Parts: sequence; structure tokens; C-alpha cells
Amino acid sequence: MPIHNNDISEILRKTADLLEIEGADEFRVRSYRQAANSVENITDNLAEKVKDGEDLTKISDVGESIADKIKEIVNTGSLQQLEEIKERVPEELSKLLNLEGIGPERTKELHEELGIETLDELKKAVENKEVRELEGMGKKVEDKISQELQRKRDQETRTLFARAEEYAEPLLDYFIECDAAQKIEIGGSYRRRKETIGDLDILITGSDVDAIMDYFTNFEDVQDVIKRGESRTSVHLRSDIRVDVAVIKDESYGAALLYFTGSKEHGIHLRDRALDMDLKVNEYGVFPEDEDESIAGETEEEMYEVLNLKWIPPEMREDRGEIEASEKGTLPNLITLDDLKGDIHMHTTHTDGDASIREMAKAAKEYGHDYIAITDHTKRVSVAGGLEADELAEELDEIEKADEKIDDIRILKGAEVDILKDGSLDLPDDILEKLDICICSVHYHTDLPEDEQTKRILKAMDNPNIDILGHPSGRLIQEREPMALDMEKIIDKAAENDIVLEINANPHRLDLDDRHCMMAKDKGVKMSISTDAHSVGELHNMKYGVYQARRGWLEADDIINTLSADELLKMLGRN
DNA sequence: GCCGTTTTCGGCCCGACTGTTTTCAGTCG
Repeated sequence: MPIHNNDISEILRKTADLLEIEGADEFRVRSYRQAANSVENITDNLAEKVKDGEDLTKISDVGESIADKIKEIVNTGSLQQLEEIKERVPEELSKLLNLEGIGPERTKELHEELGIETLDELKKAVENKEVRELEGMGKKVEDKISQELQRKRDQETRTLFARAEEYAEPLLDYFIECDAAQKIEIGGSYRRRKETIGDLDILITGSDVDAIMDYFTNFEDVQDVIKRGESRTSVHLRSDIRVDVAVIKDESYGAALLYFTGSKEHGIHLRDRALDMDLKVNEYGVFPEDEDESIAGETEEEMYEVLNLKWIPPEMREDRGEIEASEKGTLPNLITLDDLKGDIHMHTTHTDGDASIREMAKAAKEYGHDYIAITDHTKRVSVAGGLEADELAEELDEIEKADEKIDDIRILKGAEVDILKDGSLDLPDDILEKLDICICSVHYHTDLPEDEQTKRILKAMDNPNIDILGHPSGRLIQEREPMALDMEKIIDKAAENDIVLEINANPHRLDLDDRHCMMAKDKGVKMSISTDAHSVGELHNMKYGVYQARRGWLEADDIINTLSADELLKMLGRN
């Protein structure tokens, strides 16, 4: 079984969780967590590094000891140390840490005093009112646990970005009417444009804190108030999304924005850097050692500046090397929505789309595109009414006619061809040669073993007619796992054959994901950002693809649909 | 367990909020 970086980071993280519950030294626990984060963030395949005998301690936060453990995991698939800890600390206890209000100390106490090993046992203990008898706990803690168990607050409860947006925007609109509030900004993973959001962090400047907090908790969508302090208030919305509001002073706006935007790892790295410069960074500003007067804090730019750094776009703040790049002045000039000139993956009523070629073209023109490609499904995708070769030929004629008749937007002839189980394509080459753009995608047999799945797609990528590999991993966020696939091999093949990898902008897909965007860029592979729209409205999903591309450090040059239609066709070697 | 313009030991990011406490521990972001 091939070991992925994620397998390694999961084992390290689990080890940290169980060690922490056991009462191990907190800094030792932190080391395992930091190493897990590092491993998760590097784009090279660690298993191969181990095979090649490379020095793993060059990875940040990985020392001799953890390097050995990584080698053990790669070679044996497990970690003996973790297996031994599991005998002392039941594995499921780590799930208790995911409940809000429960940390390692309380988990330990619940385990030692009440013999609790599972969530079910915790539930029973709460029902029997046993938890309130423990030292340091009481009725309120017990009630909180009861609520949390009901809410099942684990990682699964993150919210798709596009859904969070639907709740965030009305709340921002609501605050516009609040006289006490001046500046309003959403921080957190929302500002970093992560594909899923844990909660909404809202920052507000203003002097009358009580008025702002009253206004906030009176929002019609607020279900319950979790906590209310002198500067911070947290609530749940009816949609179950948690919203934290912090009220801050103008002179601390930049410091607070930086702090509340995160990521946590980015913030820790910055504060660590500050300490090296005898500075203390907190959410109020930057303070020289032993002084109360801040030397920066009003804007994010000056916060970074006093640390000798250039401002870093929020999407990059994941501690994946952006601080080093900022220091060296090598931050990328991230792509923006305005850079895109066309949308080259969409469907029409010829297959499973809701709108005609003409309707899609006019809507895209209105949206601001110079060109689009119509890329309907082909025959194997029968549920979508996929086209036979002769039907596709007819559609291509129709596209040509529409292109002549509709001014100010060019309509390219495309198709989304299905990659069959054996890696061949479902239409013959002679029709594919007539296309301007040929996207090839997997729609069936998504559960093949990794070796077979990888071989299948690599074979398709050797067909000279393929221009773009559509939604490469096949994932649907929170609904369907990515296919078992050696993505590094796919990316290497794309580099070798000059094949473009798609960043599907559908907010449920975002496929390639941010890490694979980084990996593809490193290997010189070009990408496209496309909506895969099945209706006029979905043409507006383009922004989500841009967010993901920005999280993957991509620039306009990395994306082929920033080119004009002529340049694009030339690049693809078409017409 | 990691790390080093403080370099092989002695540190390790920082403050708000809650609940159970009479001064603080635990948790969170």
C-alpha cells in the first residue's frame, strides 16, 4: 500500500492527541503536531524521499526522532509507538477533543475517574449526571457537553465556503445599518478563502462595544449566544454556523485583522519571528520588549513591515513558505478574477445543461468574457444524454453558426470526453481532431485501486487529442472522497505531454485543490480555471476557482484562459 | 521533541472567556 503524506501526518497527529491525553509534556506534544502540519504542507512525496535516502530533518519541525518515525511509517505502514500508546489510551478518546469545551485535561479526568472510552459512554455519563461530580466540572460543563454531543461538533461540521457566503453576506449587510460600527471585515478561513469554513470571525471597529454587541445578538438569524465578554461575543446562527464578533480600536485594526485572519500556524510563525527581533506581536499591535507603546497596528501592511516583510495575501497565510518568500521578495503576483478572459468548460441543453448555446454565450458575454468553449458530454455519460460522434458533429456545426451570429464573444468548439475504464476515450480520434478544445474526464469507475486508476488516466493522457484533464481527482467536497490516485504521476505526465490540468470552479469540486495547484506549478504544468456550468447562473462560480488558484500560489501566467482565444488555440496546438 | 545572530541547553505564541474557584485552570482561536 502506497503511503501518502496525509497518512503520515494523521499518524503523527493521532500520536500527539493520545500523548496529550496521557499527560505528556506539552511541548513534546506540540512537536508532533507541528511536524504533522509540515508533512501535510510539503508537496514532495515523502515515501519517495525515504526511498531515495534523503535527509528528512531538512523538513522544518522534523528532527532526528520524528524522521525515524516517518521512515518507520513509510516502511511498515504504522508506528509502533502509537500502537503502544493505544494500549494505554483508548483511541476513540481523541474524538472527545473535538467537542468544544473538552480538552486533554478533562478527557484524561473523564477517562481515569469514570472509565469513559467512547463518545457513547460519555453520553451515558452525562445522562446519569456523573460528570458534574468531577473536580473542576459542574452542572454547566455537563450541560455544555450534552449540547456538544447533540451538535456532534467534529470536523465534519465545517461549512462549504459558498454556503457560508450565503449567511455571511446578509450579516454584513445588517451591520451596515449599525451606527456604532465603523469598519467591518470578515477574517478567519473565510478571508483566506478556504474551501470549507469552520466559523465566521467578524471584526468591527467602534467605541460603543455594548451597542455593537446588542445589535449583533439581535440579528434575526441568531439562535443562541455562546458567550459574551467585554470585547468578544460568539453566537450560533439558525443554520448552526458559529459567528464570533470582536470589537476593536482603530489603532489596533491591522493587528486584529492579522490575528483573526490566521491561519493559526501563520500567526505562530510571525510571533516567533517577532520574538527573534525582540518584539512582541499580539492582536493589539507590535510591542518592543518591555514597552507598552506599540510601533505598529493600524494596518496589516505596517504589521508586516516592522517584521521586515511584505504584506502577504490572506489566501497564502497557511505557513507553507509564504513568510520566507515574503522575506526574500519572491511572493507571487496572484491571479485575479479580472485576469480571466474566457470560460472553457460548460454544458448546454444538448446534454445535461439548462440553457442553449445561444443563452450561455449571451450570459457569458454579459459576464464579461471574450470567449467560451461549449463542452458537452459524450456518449458514455448516458445519464446526461452524452453525444454520439454524429450528434457532436451536428453540435459543432451549430456552435459555428452561433459564433457567426453573436457579436463580441467567440464560441469555441469543445467536448468533455469520457475516459473509459481501460483508459481509452469514448469517441474516435477523427471527431476529436475537429475540436478546438478537448477536455477528458473520468465519470465512472471512480473506485478502482490506486495503481489501476492511475494507469487508466495516464493512458488517456497519452492520447494526442486530449488538451485538458477535467476535474482530475473527482472529489466532491464533504460528499465524495477524491479517487485513489497518484496525483504526482498525473502531474508529471501533464508536464511531459503538455496537458493542461483543470481547476474546476464548482464550489463542491474545487478540483485540483490548492496543494496540487502548488505541485503542478512547481513542475511547470499549466492549468485552466473553468466553471463546468450547467446553467447561466453557474457562470458566476468562476471566483471560487480563482480563490483556490490563489491559495495554490498561482499567477496569471499559470492559467491558460488568461490568454486571448487566438493565443489559447495556438498554445493548445489547435487550428 | 525541535531548535539555534541566545547555538547542544533551556527555552518553546498570546490573550479572552468561562466556570469553578477565592486566585486560577482549562479551553479556545
